[in-house]
Amino acid sequence: MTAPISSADYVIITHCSPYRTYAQGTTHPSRRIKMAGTVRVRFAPSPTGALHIGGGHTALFNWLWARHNGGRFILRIEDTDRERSTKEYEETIMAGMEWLGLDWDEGPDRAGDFGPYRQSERLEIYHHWANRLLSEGSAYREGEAVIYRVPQGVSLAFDDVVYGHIEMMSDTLKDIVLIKSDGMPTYNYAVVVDDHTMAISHVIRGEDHISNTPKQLLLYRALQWEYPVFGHLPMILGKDKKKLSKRHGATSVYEYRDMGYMPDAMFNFLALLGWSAGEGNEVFSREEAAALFELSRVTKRSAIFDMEKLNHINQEHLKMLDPSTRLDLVEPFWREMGLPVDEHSREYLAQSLVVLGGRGQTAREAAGYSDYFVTFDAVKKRYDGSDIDEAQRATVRRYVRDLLACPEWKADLLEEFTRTWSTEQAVKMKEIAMPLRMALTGMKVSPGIFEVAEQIGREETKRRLAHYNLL
RNA sequence: GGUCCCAUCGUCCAGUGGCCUAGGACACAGCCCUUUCAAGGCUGUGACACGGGUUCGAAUCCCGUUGGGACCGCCA
Repeated sequence: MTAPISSADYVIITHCSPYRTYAQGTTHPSRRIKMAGTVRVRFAPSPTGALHIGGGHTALFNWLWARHNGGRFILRIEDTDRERSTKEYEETIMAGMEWLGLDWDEGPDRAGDFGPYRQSERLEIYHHWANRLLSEGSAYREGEAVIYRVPQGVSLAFDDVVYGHIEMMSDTLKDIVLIKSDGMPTYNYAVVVDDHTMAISHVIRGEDHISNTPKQLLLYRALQWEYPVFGHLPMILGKDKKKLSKRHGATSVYEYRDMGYMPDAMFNFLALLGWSAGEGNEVFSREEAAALFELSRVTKRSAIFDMEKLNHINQEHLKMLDPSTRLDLVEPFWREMGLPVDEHSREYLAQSLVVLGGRGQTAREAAGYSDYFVTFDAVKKRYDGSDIDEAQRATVRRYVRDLLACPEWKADLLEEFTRTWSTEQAVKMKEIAMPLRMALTGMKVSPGIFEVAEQIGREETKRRLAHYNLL
C-alpha cells in the first residue's frame, strides 16, 4: 500500500507577494503553511462558460483531497482572457459548485491570506516576477510581451501521484510567453505564479494538462521555487469516446439539476469516475467519500460518462430522502407541469411521494409518475375509460359498490377486502384492480392501487370512479 | 509531423507475480415475488487489444505492434 501523499516535506524557497512586507522575524503565510504541511488545493476555472462536467469532476477531486486531509480548498478565477471571461459565468460556476456541495475556503468572495483570487487582480504579481526573470536574463521582451527563453538539454521530470514518473526533454519546447502584449499573463505562467504564491501543495487537474506540466516545471525552476505535488485526473469522455461536448447532450452541471438529478447523486456519480471506494461501496455521501478518498488510488484511464449509471445512483439517493426533502425536490417539477400544487397540504403531498416509493429515477420522472395525486385533471387528460366493455363495467360496478361501503378506508383493509371479494365472486384480482388503477391514476403502472386509494381518500376515489361511470 | 499519456466485461470500477477456471456495480436476459410497475431475491450472457520476452508461475514486470487520447496559441 502506497503511503498517502503528503506535503510535509514541503519547503518554500522564496516568499512572494510584492504587496506585503513582513517584519523581521515573521514569516510570510505561505511559508508558515508549507512548513506546517497543510494540504492546499485549488480549482481554477476560467469564467468563459458554465461549470461543465469535466470541471465539476476536477473541482470535486480537489475538494475530496482537501477534506480528506483537513486542508484548504481554494477557488481561483482564471480570467485573463479578456474577450471571453464574464462576471456572469464566474457566478454561474460558483453556483454550480455550491449546487454540487463543493464549498471552498478561500476565493474571490471569501476572505483569505493569499488573495486576490482573481487573476485579473493579480497583474502586479505577475509583472513583479516577470521583471525578475527579465533582469536575470532568462526572459526577453518582444514588444510589450515578455517571453521566457527555454534552455536546451534540460530534463524535465516529475512524479505524478496518479500517472507516475513522467519525463521529457526541454528541447522540444518553444519559448514560453509569460506576459502577453496586452499586459495579461499567459495561462502557463500565471498558473505557476499563483500556485506558488497561494502556497498550493497539490496541483490536481485534468490529464490534458500533463503536457503543459514540463513547461511549468521550467518556470518553477527559473524562479527557484519548489514544485508542488502533481496529480492528474483521467478525462471524461462521451459515449463515442470523444471529449464531452454539446453533442453528447447536457454538459453543464446545471442542466442536470434541471433534469431532476440530485446534487448528492451527481457528486456520487462523478466521484466514481476515476476512483472507487472499494468493492460493494458505490453509493455514498460526500462525507463518506472524503473520509475514504485517496489520490494515489485514482485511475489513469479516461472514463465514459454513462447516463444509465447516473440514473441508478440518482434513484438510490432519491430513495434515501426523507419525505419532506423529497417533496422539495419534486414540487418544482409539478409546478413546471402546471399542476395545482397549492391545493394540497405539504403533508398530503409528501405522503403521496411516500406512496410513490422508489419509482422514478429522477425528480422529474417522479413528478410525472405522481401527477394523479395532485389533480384528477391529469388523469382525465390521458384516459377516457373507453377501453372497458359493458360486461367488465358491470363487474367493476358490483365490486366498487361493496368497496365503497368498507367501514375503514385503509390500504391493507381494502386489499384484504378485495382479495376476499375476488375469491368469493370468482373474479381475478387483475380484472378489478386494473380498471380501478386506470380510473384513479390514468396509468397502467402505479404503486399498489389500494395505497393510492387510501392516499387520495374515499371521496376522491368515489368522484373519479363516478366520472368513468363505474359507480 | 513532434512530444507525452492510456489500454480488464457494452459502461464504471476491483485486481500492484501465485488466493484469478479474473470479482463487484450499471445495463441486458431469464426466473421468483406480485393487482400493474418500481424495488427486492436468485440465475445467466459478457473482458485481461495483439505478439514477443523475464519468471517455476503474469491481467499484473520489460520490449514491440496496434488502437485510442492529450498537448504542441500572446485560449485556458
